[in-house]
Amino acid sequence: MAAPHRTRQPAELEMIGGKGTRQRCWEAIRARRDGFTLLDIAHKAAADIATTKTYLQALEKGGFIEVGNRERGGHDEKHYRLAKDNGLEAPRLTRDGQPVTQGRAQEQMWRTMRIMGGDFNYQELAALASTSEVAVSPVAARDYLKHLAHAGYVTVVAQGKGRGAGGVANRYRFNPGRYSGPRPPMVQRTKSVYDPNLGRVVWQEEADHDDL
DNA sequence: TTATGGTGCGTTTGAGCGGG
DNA sequence: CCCGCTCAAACGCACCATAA
Repeated sequence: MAAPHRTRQPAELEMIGGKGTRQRCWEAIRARRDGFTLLDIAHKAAADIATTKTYLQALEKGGFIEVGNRERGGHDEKHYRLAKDNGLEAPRLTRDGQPVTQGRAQEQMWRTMRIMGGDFNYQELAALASTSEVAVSPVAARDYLKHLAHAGYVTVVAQGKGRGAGGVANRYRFNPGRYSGPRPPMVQRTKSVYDPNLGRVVWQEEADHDDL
């Protein structure tokens, strides 16, 4: 918005209302599915022109939008229209229009934990969250659980008693009351946990000031 | 000792932005 | 309009601590 961001910023600063730039663009597109231009979307989504253009290119290559008639006159402004409505969530695409697999692991773990209900360790979570398309590694599950436990999304039911040959891993349990939405909480580089559903940082390394 | 869990660091990939 | 650079998040590996 008013911030003259020249490059990428941490998630909590880049997200506006918990929505990324592409999400806002996608919503603007769906609002004007009949016909829209680059500037139209960029203005409505409060996004940078170049960034909007990049996403429109990806959407076009992915077949989500189509180029319609050009603007009358000498302007080179393209008129797009929505070709494939993928729902509320903005399609995550690479620059070539290919679907993005990154981030799916956490999304699947987040969803799996909410469904399973009982207690589990990281290996069980990794196995259950893995699909034929996206495999969730035990390491990823372990790391994700650690941060979710700090943020209070999961509770340690049984501490990892014993290390060694007969070691038992920590057993966690998901707190249903902490389910904030479909978007999985993300672990930021600063070792803090940001919840895109709530649109704010829910845990930081030192201060645990916030409590439901 | 060895094996296993936990924690930290490095690499890879995607997203934003500017220039040609 | 297309290509490249930069930065942050996700993924993965390596090291450390500890119990059998």
